[in-house]
Amino acid sequence: MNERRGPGGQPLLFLTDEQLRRGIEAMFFAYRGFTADPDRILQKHGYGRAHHRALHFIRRSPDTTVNNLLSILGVTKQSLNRVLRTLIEDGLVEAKVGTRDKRERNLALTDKGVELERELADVQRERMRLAYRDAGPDAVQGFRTVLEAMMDPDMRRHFNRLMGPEE
Amino acid sequence: MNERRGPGGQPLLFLTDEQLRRGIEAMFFAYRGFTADPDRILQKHGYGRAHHRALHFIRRSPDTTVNNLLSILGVTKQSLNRVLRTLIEDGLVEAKVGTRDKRERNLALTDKGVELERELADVQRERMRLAYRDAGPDAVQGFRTVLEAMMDPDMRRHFNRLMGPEE
DNA sequence: AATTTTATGTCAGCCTTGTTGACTTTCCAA
DNA sequence: TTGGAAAGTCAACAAGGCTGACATAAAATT
Repeated sequence: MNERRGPGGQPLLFLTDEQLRRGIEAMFFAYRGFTADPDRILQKHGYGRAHHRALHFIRRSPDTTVNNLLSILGVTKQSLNRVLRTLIEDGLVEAKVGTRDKRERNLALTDKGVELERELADVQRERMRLAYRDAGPDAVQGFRTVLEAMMDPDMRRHFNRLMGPEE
Repeated sequence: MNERRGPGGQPLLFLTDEQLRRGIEAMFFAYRGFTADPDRILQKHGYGRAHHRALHFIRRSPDTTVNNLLSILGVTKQSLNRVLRTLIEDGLVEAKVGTRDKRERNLALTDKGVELERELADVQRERMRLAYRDAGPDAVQGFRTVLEAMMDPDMRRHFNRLMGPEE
């Protein structure tokens, strides 16, 4: 299938609305699976997904500022602030006053924060690892390619910026 | 890369935690893009994602029951009921008393409901279509394979059941 | 026929996590 | 040095999850 080729010699994709709809439903159901394991752990600690996201990206970019986190997460500062406050109160996140600019807060995980983040990341990575294993290497490549193409340009910029020099 | 093979002759995947973490972040950012376009339309009508999901799956399985919808959506009946009630009041969804079993309600979209659902589906499919086009046919196959592997078994059952006989 | 189970709807109340608006503190630049 | 921009905080509200309790009607079982 899909053997016909367009002017540039690239294979044309003849995707029916029905096939596209299945992709949409796949995203819906898969995202549920994607969040299911962390959600269970978070519930035991009395946290929600918003806390998970904060922990994830703080660990990912230590000493990041609140503003940077805001633009990654795409929520209002008031919304993020509430989550950050509880994480700071509970001793999972440390907010140090910025050195250059005292208005800024440099956010970092404490040992306790690292511990919870690792617990969450472990189960989520394991789910991802099993899915990758079942699907095989070629599928993994395609998976990431389509996901990246689905992002808004701003988000794609964040996504690529988060990638370190490794790989 | 990944040329080594395991006992069964299958290529082994050597995925670092870092690579898995990127898959996780790709899911996060891509899901934002996935919902961005419908969210804008929904807001104009005063609805949220919950309404979108209900419209989508009612259109997908016309004359479905409330119970079936509940198990697909994975929310409580109280939560779904609130959404359904507004959709019925606004004349987008029709709930007919079941024929065989009068306890059941058969849910269907009205013309007005079909119209909104189509508007939502159009923009979401367009995003999906462009992503597929950019990524190419092989990537599309891999994308769907990984997503399916990521689902919980219950959700995968729903996912496959929703597929009609076509394709 | 009486009882139990099932499907659905509803009310009340709670929680998380989004939102806007108003405010303070800090910094920087005109 | 002063006015505006940026960072953060507080208050209040809304959407949409949740639980629990209860009502009704229909079906299934005894």
